[in-house]
Amino acid sequence: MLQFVGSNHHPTALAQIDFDTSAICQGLDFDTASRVAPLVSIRNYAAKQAIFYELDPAKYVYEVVTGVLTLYKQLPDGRRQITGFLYPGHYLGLTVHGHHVHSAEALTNVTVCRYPRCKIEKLVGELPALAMRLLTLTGNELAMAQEQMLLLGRKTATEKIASFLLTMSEQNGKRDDGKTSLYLPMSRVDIGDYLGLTIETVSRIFTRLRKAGVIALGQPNVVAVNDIGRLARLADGDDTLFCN
Amino acid sequence: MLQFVGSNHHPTALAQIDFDTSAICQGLDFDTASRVAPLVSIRNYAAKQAIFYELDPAKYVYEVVTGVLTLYKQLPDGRRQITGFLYPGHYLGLTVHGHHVHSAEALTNVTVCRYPRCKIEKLVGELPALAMRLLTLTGNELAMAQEQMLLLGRKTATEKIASFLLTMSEQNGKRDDGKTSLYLPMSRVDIGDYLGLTIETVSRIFTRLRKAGVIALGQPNVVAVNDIGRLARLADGDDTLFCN
DNA sequence: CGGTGCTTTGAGCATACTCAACATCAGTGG
DNA sequence: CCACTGATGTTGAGTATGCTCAAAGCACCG
Repeated sequence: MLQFVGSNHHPTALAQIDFDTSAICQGLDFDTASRVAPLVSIRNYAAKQAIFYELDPAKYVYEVVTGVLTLYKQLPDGRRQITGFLYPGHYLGLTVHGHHVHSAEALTNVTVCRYPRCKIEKLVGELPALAMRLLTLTGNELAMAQEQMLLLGRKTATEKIASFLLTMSEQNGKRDDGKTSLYLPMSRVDIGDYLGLTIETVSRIFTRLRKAGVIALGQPNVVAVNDIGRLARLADGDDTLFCN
Repeated sequence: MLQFVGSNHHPTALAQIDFDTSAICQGLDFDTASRVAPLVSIRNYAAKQAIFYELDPAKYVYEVVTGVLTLYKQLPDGRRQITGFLYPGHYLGLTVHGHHVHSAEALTNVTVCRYPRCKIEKLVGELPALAMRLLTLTGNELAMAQEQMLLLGRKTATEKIASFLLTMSEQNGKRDDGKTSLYLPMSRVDIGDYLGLTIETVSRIFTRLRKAGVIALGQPNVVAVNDIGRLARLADGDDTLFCN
């Protein structure tokens, strides 16, 4: 783990960053990581604060350290599609011709690492390991985007919600006493905008899943998954909620 | 332009490849391109032939030379989502953990360049310019995927068709006598599977656009765009077909 | 001709949306 | 302490967009 604690470039904040597990530096050898690390600066954003907007010129590449943020696109009349919820370890700052292709907003309070884009690009030209790393990360994002395209284009509302809960429980679920418990930092509006549904539909499907015993709902933001197998079958259309 | 004609590695086929305009090599300096070019081999596929399937172990990276191919994902019950139509100059072969994340099929007869994945990966580690190039290409694919997520999740059927025709006419339209003429190599089924619609809906919207004078239809595969401004307004929901 | 494959059109229906009311909760201030 | 407010979520009734099922049109081809 790289430690820049006390470095005059970055007085204190860096102490909290584990470059071994950071999105961009993970798996990089020490020499490569030590070229990247000094570029970093830390930024904090309060929940609901914008980090950048679609079409803005992109000066930085970011990576989530703590908290969750939302990437989204909008139509002129305000309809919104969330393209991703980003948890710690993800990087962001995709551009085409130097401009952001989506907006980014803090969902919870977040801490991000920020790297000047021009310097990262220069380093990519010098450090093949960094280039490889970014290529892998971007490829993973693309694979997720394509999975989401299948969801948005071809799945029913129930399948969408089941898929969403399944993915979230795989990535962020806490397993205690044999069941998986989930904290969802996003509102129903956000879930709807992520899955291509309205809030009412999201709410109704949650209720149906609860009544079918597949999940249990505490506070609106807490979901307990009782039957993850059933959820997996529902996600792919191998099962329907109405058969009981 | 690199010429390997007569090279003992690649007897004849390479004569037809312009490495300056190839997806992977475009913009690369001569030295870099000349490291990449010898890896290539040419493959031909007849229309409807599979190139690879989702979850197959990925041995190659491909790039389209002539023809059009489709990338798609499927649900267990056969529902299909086309994630992209790839025209010459695009590369394909996205993987996660060494496996393809979607299936690829020839839409028309196609010629592709094929590079052994392991060798390309090795070269990426040695040639920063190549890494940068692949990063740009993958980033562009990701940007397109996110635009498609907005379309699939939030646009109406009319907006989807209008957006599709607009994109196709920008990328593949021929302008003669002030109007744009389009050849669509894909069937209505393919268009439906790309836009998250059924063939019937696709057909109905085409008819409506024709009756509104926005487009003209000759053979099913030929579309003439009469009013590209209207199409652009329809694509973003700034206009409706019913207001006349 | 009578096939087959693709597209278009029609009629009826279902899924998910719209609009509306109500519930719940946290924060605020009288 | 409790009424008031605003934000978020749930539930209900009715509707519309896009789907299903069915038939007909049309080209290409043996």
